[in-house]
Amino acid sequence: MTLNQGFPLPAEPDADRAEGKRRDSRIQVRNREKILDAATEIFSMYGRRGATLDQIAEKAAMSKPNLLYYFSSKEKLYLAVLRDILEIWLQPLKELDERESPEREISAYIDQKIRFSQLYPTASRVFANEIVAGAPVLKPVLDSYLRDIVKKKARVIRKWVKRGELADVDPYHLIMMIWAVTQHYADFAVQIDSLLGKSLDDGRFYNQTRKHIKRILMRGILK
Amino acid sequence: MTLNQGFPLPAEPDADRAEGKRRDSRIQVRNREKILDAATEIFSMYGRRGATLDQIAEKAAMSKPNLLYYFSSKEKLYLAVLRDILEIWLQPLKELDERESPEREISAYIDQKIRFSQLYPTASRVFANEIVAGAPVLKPVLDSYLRDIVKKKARVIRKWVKRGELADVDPYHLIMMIWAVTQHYADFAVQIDSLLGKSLDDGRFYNQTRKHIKRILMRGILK
DNA sequence: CTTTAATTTTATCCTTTGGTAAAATATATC
DNA sequence: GATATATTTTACCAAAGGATAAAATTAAAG
Repeated sequence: MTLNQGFPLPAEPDADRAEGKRRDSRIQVRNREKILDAATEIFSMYGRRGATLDQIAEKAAMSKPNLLYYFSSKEKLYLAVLRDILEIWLQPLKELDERESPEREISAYIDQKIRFSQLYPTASRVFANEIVAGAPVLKPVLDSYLRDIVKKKARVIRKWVKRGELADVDPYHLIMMIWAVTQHYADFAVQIDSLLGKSLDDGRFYNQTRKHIKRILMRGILK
Repeated sequence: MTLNQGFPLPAEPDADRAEGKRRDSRIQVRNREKILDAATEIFSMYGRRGATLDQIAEKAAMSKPNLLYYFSSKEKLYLAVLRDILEIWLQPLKELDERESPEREISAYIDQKIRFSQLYPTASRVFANEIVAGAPVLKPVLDSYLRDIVKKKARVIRKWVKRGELADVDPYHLIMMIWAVTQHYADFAVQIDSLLGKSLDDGRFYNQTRKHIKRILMRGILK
C-alpha cells in the first residue's frame, strides 16, 4: 500500500523522477511501492537514522544496489515516504466545514483520524518518529503548509464558538487534543497491546475506542 | 539533571556498577550525570539506533573511550537512561487514591503528567521514541510492571464509576487519553512550536494548556 | 612525598553502512 | 529475433561507528 502522490514537500530538483525516460512501467511501479512499504516499516521501527538500507532492501526482497536504482539515496527514500504520509495525514483536517454543525464535523474528523490510525499505523509511526526527533526533515513543511491549514481551521472552530454552538475552547488546543488522542492508538500501539492485549485491528476494540474518545471529547466541548 | 536511581528494569548482572571498588566519588557521580544528560538529549533526537557514541561523548564534553569507561556499551547506556526515566514517568499514576474524590485525584494526575512534560521534555521523547519503535527494550517491563500498576489503577477508576462519582468511562481508555494528551505537549513539541510559536517553557502557555486539557477532560468524564 | 588506584588519552581494530562501477540479465520494440 | 533500453547482480570502497588495549595522567591515601 502506497499512500499518495503529489505532495508539497520541498520538491527538490528530483534527480530520481528522471526526465525523458519511459516511466511507470509496471515493474517500476510495483518495485517503488514494494520499497516504500518496506521503508515505512523499517523507518517506523528504527527511525530515519537508525534504519539501514540493508534492512529495507531485505524486507523489500531486493538487493541494496537494486533498491538504490529506484531511490538514489536513503534521504530521498525517507523523503518519499514522508511525502506519501503527510498529505493523507492532514486531508481530513482540510475537510472541516464551518457551514456544517461542529457536532457533525468534529465527530467526523475524529472518525477519520482514528481510521487513519487503524489503516496506516506504521505510517503514523514514521511521522511520529520524525516529529519526536524534532522534525529534522519536515520542519519547513510544518512551519508553512501545516501552519496555514491549521490556522484556517482554527478560524472555523472559533466561528462555531462565537455562534455559541461550541463551548469556549481554544481551537489550537482542541485540534492538538484530537491529534494526540487519535494518533496515540497507532503510535503507542505496543503499549496498548501490552496493557490490553488489543489493537485497532480488532474491529470491536476499534469501535469501542472510537466511541469512547468521541463520547468524552464531545461531552467536553459541546455546549 | 539525572532523574532517578533504583528501578525495576531487567536488573542485569550489571558489569558496570562494579564490585568492591570505591564508588560514587565526586568525579564519578558528576560524569555519569553529564553522560546521562547528554545521552538523553541525543537519544531523543536520533533514537536508540540512530544515536552515536561520538555525538553523546561530544555533548558530554568527553572522549568516547572515556565515556565507555563509565558505561561499558551503548546498550547499557541506553538502558540506564530509560531506567532513569521510567520510574518518575509513572510515579504519578501510583498515587491515584480511591479514597479521595475522582475530581481531585484525576485533576491532580493531569497536573503531574503535564508537569513532567514541562520539566523533562527530552526524557519524555526518549520514552516516546522507544515505544513508537515498538519498545524493543522496554517491552518486558510494559508487559509486567506497567501492566500491573495500570490494572490496579483501572480498578480504582472503576470504583469511582460504580460509586457514581464519575461518568461511565472505560478506565483504560481514560488513562490512555490522559497520557496521550499530556505527553503530546512534550513529544510533539516541535509541531506545537511550529503552529503556535510556544512551548511549555512559557509559563503562561503552560498554564493555559493545563487548564484547557483539564477543562475538556473533566467535563467529559465527571457526572 | 610516595605509592596505589582511578581517570583520561592515544592509537587502533573490526564491522556496518551508504553508496558506486561495471558487468550481466531481462524486457520491450521494431 | 536483433537491437536498444531497463533492471538486476556482483564486486567493491571509504567513512562511520562501537569497542578494546595500553600508555599517560591525575587524584587519593598513608
